Amino acid sequence: MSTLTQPRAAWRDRLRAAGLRVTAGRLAALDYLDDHPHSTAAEVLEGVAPALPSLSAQSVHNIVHDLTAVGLLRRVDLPDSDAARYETRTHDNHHHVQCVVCGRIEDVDCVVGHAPCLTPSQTHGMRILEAAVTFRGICPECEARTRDAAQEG
Amino acid sequence: MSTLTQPRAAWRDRLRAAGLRVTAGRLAALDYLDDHPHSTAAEVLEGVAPALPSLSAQSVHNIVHDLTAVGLLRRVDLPDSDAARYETRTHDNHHHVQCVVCGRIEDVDCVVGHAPCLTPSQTHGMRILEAAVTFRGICPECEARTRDAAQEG
DNA sequence: AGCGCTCTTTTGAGTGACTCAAAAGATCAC
DNA sequence: GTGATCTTTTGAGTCACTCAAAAGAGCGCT
Ligand SMILES: [Mn+2]
Ligand SMILES: [Mn+2]
Ligand SMILES: [Zn+2]
Ligand SMILES: [Zn+2]
Repeated sequence: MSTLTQPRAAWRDRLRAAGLRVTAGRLAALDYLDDHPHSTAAEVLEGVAPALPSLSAQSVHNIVHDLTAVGLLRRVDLPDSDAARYETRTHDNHHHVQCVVCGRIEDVDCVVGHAPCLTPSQTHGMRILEAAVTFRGICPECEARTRDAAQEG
Repeated sequence: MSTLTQPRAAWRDRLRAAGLRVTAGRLAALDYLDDHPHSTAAEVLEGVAPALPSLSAQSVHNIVHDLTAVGLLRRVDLPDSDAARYETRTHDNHHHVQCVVCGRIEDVDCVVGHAPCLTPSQTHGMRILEAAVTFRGICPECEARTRDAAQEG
């Protein structure tokens, strides 16, 4: 029932290409994150638990760390988030919108090339490598809920 | 020796205006953060300790939390940072550059109004409130150090 | 297919930022 | 000054994450 953009065979190849061994935990984590982007380590653990009950929390931390190091995963740090999040969509430097009410997170494509994001007004002499942009807002559902609550009040 | 942009009397007024009581801990934290922007709660504690040895870590957390809630402080969450940082420069929605090597943090003014920062390509229906932009790069000092090390190697 | 080196996972313990709650203390309106 | 209320302190606890050593699995090789 899952809609995986990357079949398992592809993950196997990419793991090997990165010099990493193919393990059940790594494949399960990649599958899960491909289907559930922006998940925390704890959510990955919970998500793969039915299929891989023996996988430990420590292993999930090892896995997301190692896969991020070789570029198979990307780590996303959002404000007001206690835990780091991970996704399989890497190397496109896309950004994120987050609803301040319900926490819903969505991707935002970066205007690549002529990037306003990559041209700060003052760089303090720093050579800029990348820009992490997090938009904070209110999603339609939460806005509607807020409106309804206001009308009753 | 400190170069405070806000004299103590001004902080007293702003605390009162916000409905908060004027306490030694709050004034000390505001003074320190005015002089040392982007400090963590632990750094604030260490910084005010000489003048206020009795102030507890818990109090510093209470203080930065409460002052952020009323807008006297702004909380800054940066990637790869274990602790939240705080600053007195609020309500101008400025951004930050961070050196990935030494961690040095500098302010970057936002191009207010015609903000590329505030106009994501896809909003997923969300009403955008603000954009948090963190530029990651290498500062001149770290770049020079890296170059020197490469020449020796 | 089986062996064995090496990498990975598990197990166990620990750190550090932050939170919650109740008691002691300070602020400020009166 | 006095008292109600807000703050700070004290004490304990949570949670993400880290470190390290032992157990286990992957895979190159024969
Ligand atoms: Mn994403
Ligand atoms: Mn700043
Ligand atoms: Zn929402
Ligand atoms: Zn630097």
